[in-house]
Amino acid sequence: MNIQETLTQKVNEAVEKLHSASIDHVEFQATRKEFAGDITVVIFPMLRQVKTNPVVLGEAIGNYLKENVTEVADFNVVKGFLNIVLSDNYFLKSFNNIKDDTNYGSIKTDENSPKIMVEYSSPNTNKPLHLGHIRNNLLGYSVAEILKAAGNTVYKTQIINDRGIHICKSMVAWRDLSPRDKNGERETPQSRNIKGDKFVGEYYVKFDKEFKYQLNEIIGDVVNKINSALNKSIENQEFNIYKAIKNSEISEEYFDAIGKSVKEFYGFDNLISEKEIESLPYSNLDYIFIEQGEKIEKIKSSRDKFVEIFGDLYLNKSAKEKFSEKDIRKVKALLDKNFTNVVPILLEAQKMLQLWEAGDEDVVALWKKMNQWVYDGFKETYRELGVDFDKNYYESDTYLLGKEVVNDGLEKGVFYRKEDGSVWIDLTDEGLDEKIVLRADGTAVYMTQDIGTAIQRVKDFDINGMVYTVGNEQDYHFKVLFLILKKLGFEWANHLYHLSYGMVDLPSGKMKSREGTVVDADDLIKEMTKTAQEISEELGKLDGYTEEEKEKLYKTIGLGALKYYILKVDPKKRILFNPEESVDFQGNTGPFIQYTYARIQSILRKATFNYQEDIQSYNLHEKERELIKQLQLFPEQVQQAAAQHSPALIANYTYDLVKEFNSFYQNVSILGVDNQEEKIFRVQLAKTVANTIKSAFELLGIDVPEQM
RNA sequence: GGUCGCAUAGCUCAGCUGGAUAGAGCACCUGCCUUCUAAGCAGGCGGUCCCAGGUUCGAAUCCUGGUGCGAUCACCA
Repeated sequence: MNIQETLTQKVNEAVEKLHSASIDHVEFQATRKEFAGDITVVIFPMLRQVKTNPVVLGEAIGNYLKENVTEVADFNVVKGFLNIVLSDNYFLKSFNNIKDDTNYGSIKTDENSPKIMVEYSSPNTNKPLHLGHIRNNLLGYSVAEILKAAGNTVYKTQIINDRGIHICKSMVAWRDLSPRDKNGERETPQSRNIKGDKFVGEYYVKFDKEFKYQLNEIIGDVVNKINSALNKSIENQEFNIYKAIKNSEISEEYFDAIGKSVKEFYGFDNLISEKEIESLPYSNLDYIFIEQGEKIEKIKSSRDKFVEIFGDLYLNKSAKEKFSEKDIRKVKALLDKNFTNVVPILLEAQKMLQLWEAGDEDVVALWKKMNQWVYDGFKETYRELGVDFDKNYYESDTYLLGKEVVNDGLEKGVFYRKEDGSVWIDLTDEGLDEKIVLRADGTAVYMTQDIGTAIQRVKDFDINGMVYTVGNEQDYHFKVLFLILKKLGFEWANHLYHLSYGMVDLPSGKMKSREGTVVDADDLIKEMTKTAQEISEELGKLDGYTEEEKEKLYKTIGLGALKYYILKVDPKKRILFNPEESVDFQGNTGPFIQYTYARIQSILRKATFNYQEDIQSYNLHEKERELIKQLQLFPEQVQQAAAQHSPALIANYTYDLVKEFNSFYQNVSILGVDNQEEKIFRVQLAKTVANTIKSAFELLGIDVPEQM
C-alpha cells in the first residue's frame, strides 16, 4: 500500500470516529514550498459531509494521523489545508526500494499485456524527410516507448506511400531527362554520390520544372494566337471573341481549356467592375458576344484584362505591376487547373501510372529501382534520428484492401449505394457529412485503404488498439475512419487513437517543398551536431576523448537538443521553428539535462568506495527530501504520459527532477562530507537520479553522455 | 459559413481529474569557479491567465457566448 492509500484509509477512519460521517474521496496535493510538509489533504470537500470549521476539522484529522500513522511525523493546518510532514524513515524506505529497482518507472509486459500498434512517419517516396517528419517521428517513437513502459506490448510501424502519381513523376523525369555518362548510362545516386531519397527528390523537382516549362510553352502559344485572332476581329469590327478564337489555329483541346478558364473566371468572380456584364446572358464565351455598341468598349476592356493577365503570367511579363494579386491568383489557378491535363509530361506520368497498375514489367522494374534508392536514403535518416520500426507496410500492397469490407458494410446497412454506383456512408447523425468509400468505377479511395489496412493489421498482429501519428490537418479523416470501423462492429475500434499534432511552421509561414522553404531532416541534424561541437570545443572539457568519441558525443548532444526542443511541447500545439535563432543549449533544454547526467557520472567515477549498503536511519537534508519526492513521482508520470499520449509530460518531469538535483548538487557537498553514512547516501541518491534521467530520456529517444 | 484545435510574463512554454500569493527557461540586471564539470547555482525585474457572462466555499482550469489565429469541410493522399 502506498502512502496515499494509507492516508486515505486513516483519514476516513478519523472522520468516522470523530464525526461518524463517511467521505467518498480524499483529495491530496503536493504541499506548496512555502509551507512545512510533504503532502497536503484538502479539507474543503469534506465540509459537505461534515458541517464544521475546516481548520478545526483539519487539526482533528491531523492529530489522529500523527497518533495512528507511523509515517506521519507532524502536521500543520493553514486555512482548509492539512499539511502533513512525513518521517525520514518513510522516505528512506521508499528510496531504498527505488534505488534497487533496475526497471523503476516501467511495468513489465507479458503475454497478457494489451497489444498496441503505433504508426508513425509514413513518408511519400518522392521526397526526402523534412522537419515535419522529424516531429512526427520523434512523437511516434516516444509514445511507442512510453506505452511500452506503461505495460503494453507495442509494435511500431510505418506505411510507406510508394505508389501513385507522385512517384511516377520522379520516374518519368529520371527516365527521360537525366544525363547519361560516356557509356550511355543514366546517372544514379551512386554515380552522384548522394543519398537516394535526395536524388529522387531532385527528379521530382525536375519534373515540376519541366511541367511548368511545357505549360508555359503551350499557354504562350495560345496567347499569341488569341491575340492575333482578336486583333484581326477588332480590325474587322467583329467583337466576337468566341468566333475569333474558334477561327484561330488553336487546337481543340487547348480551345476547350481556355474556354473553361474564361467562363469560370467570369462565372464566380466578378472582378470586372462593370456591372452590366453580369446581367448579360452567357454560355461559354457567348456572354461576351455582344453587339450593343455602347457597351463594346467596356466589354473589350474586361476581356483584355483577362487575356493580359493570362498572357503576362505565362510569358513572364509584368502582370504583377498591373493587376491585383487576387485577379492574378484566380487566373493562374484556373489555367493551372484547366491546362494541366494537356501538358505532355504529365500525360506521360499518368500513362505510367496506368502501366504500373497493369503490372508493366519495365515500369515496375523502374519503380522498384527508384523506390529502393529512396528506402536506402530513409534508412539512413531513421538511423541518424534513432527511430525504428517493427514492421513496414507498403501502400502498393495495401491500396486494394478494404474493398471487400465495403460489401460487408453494404449488407449490414452501414453503407449505401448511390444511383451512379458509388458507395457512401451517412454520418450526418454524428454531426459529420456523407463520405464516399468506393468510387462509381469500383476503385478505392483513401478511406477505403485505411479501413482495409486497419483490419489487416489486426489480423497480422492480433492487436487490440492502434495509435496513428498523423498531423492535425487530418483530424476529420480519422474521426470518420474510427467511426466507420466502429459502425462495422469491430471491438478494437474503441481503442484507436489519432495522435494528432500541430504543424511545424517557419517564421515565413508554412513549409512548402515547391518554394524551397523546407527544412531538410538530414541538414538539420547535421547543423545541430555542428552547434554542439562548437559549444563543446569552446568549453573544452573533453580531455581524454578520442576524435571518434567526440563525434559521437556531438551527435548525442545535438540530437538531444533538437529532440527535447520538439518533444517538450504539448503535441497538439503548433511549433514555430526559427532556423536563425536555432535551438537553445541552456536552461530548459536537452543538453542541460544531459549535462546533469554527465556530472553525476563524474561523481560516480570518483566514488571508489563501496556504497551498496542500504541506509536505514538518517537525518534527511531538505534538498534530499525534495529529490526523493521527485523520484517517487516517476512511475505515475509514465502512466499519465501513456494515458495522454504525451512525451511532453516526461520531458517536463525530467526537467523538474534535474533542476532539483542541480540545486542539491550546488548547495550540498557529496563526496566532500566526513560522515560515511551521509556520503554513501548522497552517492546513492545521485546515482538513482542519474538512472531515472536515463530511463526518462530513453522514453524520449534521447541518449545521455558519460562526460560533456 | 459549418466543424475541430489553440490563446498564460517582451519571446518559448509548464500549470494533473477545479484548490493556498499563477510557475520555469530565454532576454535584461546582481552575486557565486584555490571545494565533486559554471551547458551550472542563488537572487532581482517582469502577468487584465484573449474578452464577457455563468456554475462553485473556491475558476487559468468546467459551461455558454464573443474575438483573434490555425486546420478542415475533394470520387487527392
